[in-house]
Amino acid sequence: MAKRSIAADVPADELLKLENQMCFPLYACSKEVVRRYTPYLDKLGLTYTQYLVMLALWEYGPTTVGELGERLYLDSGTLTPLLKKMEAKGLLERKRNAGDERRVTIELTDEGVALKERARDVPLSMGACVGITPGEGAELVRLLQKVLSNVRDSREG
Amino acid sequence: MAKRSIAADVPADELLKLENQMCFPLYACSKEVVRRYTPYLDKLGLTYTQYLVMLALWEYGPTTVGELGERLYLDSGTLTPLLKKMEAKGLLERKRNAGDERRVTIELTDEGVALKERARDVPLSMGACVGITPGEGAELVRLLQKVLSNVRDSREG
DNA sequence: TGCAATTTAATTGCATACCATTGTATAGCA
DNA sequence: TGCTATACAATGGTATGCAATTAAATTGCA
Repeated sequence: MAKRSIAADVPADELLKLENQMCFPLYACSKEVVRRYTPYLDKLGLTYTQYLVMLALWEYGPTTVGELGERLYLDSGTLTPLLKKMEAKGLLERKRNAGDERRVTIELTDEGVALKERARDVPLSMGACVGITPGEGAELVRLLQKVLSNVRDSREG
Repeated sequence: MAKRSIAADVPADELLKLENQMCFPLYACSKEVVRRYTPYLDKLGLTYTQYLVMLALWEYGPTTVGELGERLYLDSGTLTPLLKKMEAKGLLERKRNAGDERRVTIELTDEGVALKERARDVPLSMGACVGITPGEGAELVRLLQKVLSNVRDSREG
């Protein structure tokens, strides 16, 4: 038995099967779950990404574009037009920071704050249709966060 | 103690925290993993979605747009332009099915088939940077497929 | 102080994704 | 056969996402 990594002995045929990779179930599951949110979020007038922005603002309060992007893993190319649309809808305000003109402060309007109550049911409805036990959910989140953390670390390495 | 679901007793503040939801780690992890593929796929001249199409074609052989979409959870609005680009690059051919003119058959060219060998290293490289054990990987895939299956079922219900 | 390096958003360009609609082709039935 | 319903891919419109670049502001150092 040659001293090789296990993977080196596996033929390309096996390695390249859709089911044998983690990435495809991850990609497909993420898309389908997001899609499943749509009917609930439509009632609130939000897209999925806009919903994430609202979650972050409800939880952490006023922030900057950069902070928001770090938290949600989104860059300014995505956030800037998104935030402008949300501002146009009256959910939040974008203001150049007085102390540091490079920064733009994002702050919810009263309407944006009020939307939180109507959003309350969204996680409950979604929880009902993922159909896994709380224990499984916790394990899934743990594994996802582990992968997320490792993938990010290996980027700078 | 009133007879209510557990969730009904949890305040909106807790329910709506980013970390308390499965959707956000799922969404973020998927995006970051896909992003991490980019440098490897660049060498093959493929985008991530194009890579998925190639995986499906390498594994299952010639197919139709509809079949491909079912397998990859993509619709014709995404696939048609994608496949046209891949055809222009010489990776595959799109032909109207002789027996049923509604269908378009997708088939790899020799060049498309040959690319498989060069793609062999991609799963190995990616496997190295997700940094979880084979056991954890298997559990993660199992849970993702369970959620995927449940989310899809609840759509028609 | 004055200038180079850095930080921060915004912009541009490219590639998905999904929904709804359209147009062509086939199937199924009166 | 002829008409309607269905199936399928393509199209058009909207919304992300990311990389690379730009532009303005601030920092830090000579």
